[in-house]
Amino acid sequence: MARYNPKETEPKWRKAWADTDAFRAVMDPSKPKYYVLEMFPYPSGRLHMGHVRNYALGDVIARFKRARGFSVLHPMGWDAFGLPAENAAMERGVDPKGWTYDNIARMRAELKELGLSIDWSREFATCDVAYYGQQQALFLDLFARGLVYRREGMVNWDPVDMTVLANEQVVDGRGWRSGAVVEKRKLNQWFMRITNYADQLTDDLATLDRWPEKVRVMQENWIGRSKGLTFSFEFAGEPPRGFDKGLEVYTTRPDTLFGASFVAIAADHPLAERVAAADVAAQAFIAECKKGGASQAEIDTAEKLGFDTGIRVKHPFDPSWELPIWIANFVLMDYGAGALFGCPAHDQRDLDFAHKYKLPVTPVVLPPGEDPETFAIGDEPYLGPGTIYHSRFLDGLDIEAAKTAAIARMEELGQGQGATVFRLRDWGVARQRAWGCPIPVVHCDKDGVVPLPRSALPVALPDDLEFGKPGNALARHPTWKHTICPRCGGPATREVDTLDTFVDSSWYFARFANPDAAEPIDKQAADYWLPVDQYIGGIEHAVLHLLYARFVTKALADDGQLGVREPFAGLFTQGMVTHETYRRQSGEWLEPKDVEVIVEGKARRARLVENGAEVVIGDVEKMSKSKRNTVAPEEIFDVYGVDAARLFVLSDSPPERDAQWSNAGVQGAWRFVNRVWEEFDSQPDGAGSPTGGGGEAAVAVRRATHKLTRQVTEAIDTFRFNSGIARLYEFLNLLKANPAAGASGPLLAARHEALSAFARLIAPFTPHLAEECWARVGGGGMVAMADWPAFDIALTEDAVRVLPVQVNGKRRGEISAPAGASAADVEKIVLDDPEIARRLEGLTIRKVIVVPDRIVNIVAA
RNA sequence: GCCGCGAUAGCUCAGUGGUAGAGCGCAUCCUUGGUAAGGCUGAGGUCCAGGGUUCGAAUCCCUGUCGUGGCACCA
Repeated sequence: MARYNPKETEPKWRKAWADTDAFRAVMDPSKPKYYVLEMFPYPSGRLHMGHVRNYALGDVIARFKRARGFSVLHPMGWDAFGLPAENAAMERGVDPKGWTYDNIARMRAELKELGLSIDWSREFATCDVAYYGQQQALFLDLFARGLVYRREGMVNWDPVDMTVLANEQVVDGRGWRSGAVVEKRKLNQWFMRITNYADQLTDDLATLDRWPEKVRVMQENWIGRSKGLTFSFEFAGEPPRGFDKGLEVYTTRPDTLFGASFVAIAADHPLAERVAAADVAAQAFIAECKKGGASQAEIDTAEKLGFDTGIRVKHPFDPSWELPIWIANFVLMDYGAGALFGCPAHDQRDLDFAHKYKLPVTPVVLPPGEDPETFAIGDEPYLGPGTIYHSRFLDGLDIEAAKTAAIARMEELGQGQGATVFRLRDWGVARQRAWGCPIPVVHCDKDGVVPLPRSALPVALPDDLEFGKPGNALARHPTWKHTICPRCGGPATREVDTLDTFVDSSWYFARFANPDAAEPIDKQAADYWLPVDQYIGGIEHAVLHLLYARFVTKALADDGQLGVREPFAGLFTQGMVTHETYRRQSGEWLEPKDVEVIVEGKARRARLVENGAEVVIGDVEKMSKSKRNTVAPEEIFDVYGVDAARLFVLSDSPPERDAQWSNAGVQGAWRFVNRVWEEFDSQPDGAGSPTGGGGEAAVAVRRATHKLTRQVTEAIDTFRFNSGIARLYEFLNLLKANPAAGASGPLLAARHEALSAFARLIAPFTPHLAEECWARVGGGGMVAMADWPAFDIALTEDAVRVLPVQVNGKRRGEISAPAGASAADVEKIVLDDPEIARRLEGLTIRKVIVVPDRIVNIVAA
């Protein structure tokens, strides 16, 4: 009896897969296609457990779909541009390109060790000239369509990474990578017109029925579509210069127009600036507003402050009614019109403001059941439903009807119109960094900004960048930027900004359809493979990458380069890998491998392996270098094998939840691997003889096999991998209870069938072990190529059902009935049962409820 | 403030109207020529709390508590 030895077995099968080119994706029109993709990794140089989980999840799907007869595309690439390479260059004097490709080589080797069923022939890195040169072509196409533009604007400046960031990359006022407080700067910037697609990006979320609800909600919130009314106030008296058309405001509550008591404008509104030009006090107030911090804590605690400009406007529905214009610190210039009308009775901010400056509070929505004579607003505005009152022609309407009526009247008056406003801003895509895709334009003194012709592509990065000091090494390069203008032939300088790395990841999935194509996207191949049927990655990209990729897909579809309008038909967001944290008494973090955990009854304590010193067990947290609670995948592979590691990360929790890594857990998985092998190894060669005695056990094993096949199939289909694995564990226990030793012919035959199915069922999870097992039971070829086992649905259901019998909802006994027995038949069996009859003595039966094959309840009194 | 998610055995989690479950861990015992072990048996649950609907609620509804994610002076 040979012990299972992953160190020999696993490399052997990986070589067999590679030698036979087993996972090459083929466009086969006779088969349905399936494109499974995990978010491609940044080549940091080290594989971590999060990667193991991410790629193991995708591999389960890829192997399963292949066995189910799909033509599968499962590629891998590298999101290889970005700051870490530049930081390494600055800190260690290495070349970012060399550093990156070295990391890729190391991580590729580690990933290959995972035994993933990937078509490695399609591999590319975004820093390959062959890739970013094509991306430059796409940039020019989008530029030609007017979807890329350059303008001066306020941008987010990260002072540590020394680059501009997109709005999506600023979290709580800080840079998403550096954590530095972001400054506002006015710069000439490249933008992509994502706002052109704001409506589609919102509407099409409804078609993404295989996306998590949570992600769709997050994108919807981020885009922030709101429907309302834009209208202009006429000034009472002479309009200020430049405001002949009145003062424009935006509102989502036109139904509350008769509750207006003031108009407020942002401190940087043009009207505020005009007022300040002639008023020192206004100037001081505006300066005060601009000092306010942008962090959340400051915003939350900031008092509502205002400055009365003295200017008055007329109410749009009653020219005799005048409202004051205030400059207010809570009004944002870049949302809506940068101005609003305040209705204190039905808005918290407006109410706070009105209380502070003694402005009128007039309720115009009457809550149901309230008396219009006595209803009043205290410290809380009324935001609920009700009937409009105090509102002349809107009186008596509900809120929605009043909104419609107010918009209609405003449009009649020619003073405004229904409008849709978005929170989403255009995507700033230029970065002042050298390790990125150069923007293929030049600046010419005569012709201004000139896009390069396609024939001038690729614009390759120079190989001799100097990273000794901070800032953009590309701008510093002595010769690279000097070129000639393609239009006039005169001297010109290249754009030294590069593209946001999120541009790189916004179309890579389409490049995988044919990574060698002469054009950016091979339309025919993309039409076959796209959309990605199952995309898998972390939730942290819910609004960043996933929104940009959706936008670029739509833009390229409109340009005729893609045939789909959504890149990812199915999205799965997996949880993180976590681990307990450990610290010395002194507070210093400790690595798990230096700590020994001791279980004493229900209590656990820990000590240092080295000297037995007491260790404090902390919270379970995401594996991170800073907390030192990481476990290196290669060390686990070395001890337990790749399959055990894969099995454990897949079995521990549902894939969308966090998975807690523990040594005990991986040991459990490792034991399972060994027990599986023993079971196969103990089975004699051959298929067994179906004749002879001992039929009962054989039938039980057969039924269990078919039931298991059904359960595992359904579990994988619904992403409940952990529960599929739990069923495999249970089934192995059943096989052990019906061992090969001393088994009858029929049982051996049933066991053979069971093992043959079992080898294929574990293949998505533990592919190396599955190959070894498949070979042991004489399966033909490799299990990686084998068909998924079929199940006989009749065998998955028991012929005789045991039904519990309740009396008045309390369990009082059970009966046996044939599966599918009618309610009348079951009722007869129940009433004939002496035990049940005893329970019913002295009671009158009111009703008998029979749920076929499930349960019986007798209502009696 | 707005929109979500979660709470079931010591741990990680299934179960979503119908008999409370799995894996790991734990305990007892057996084996010690599968030995960085293997096996038998077992203990362990107020299904977060309260109310409602129902013949019947862990499951559906309401309220609350705790934990957690996203958005947010967004008009």
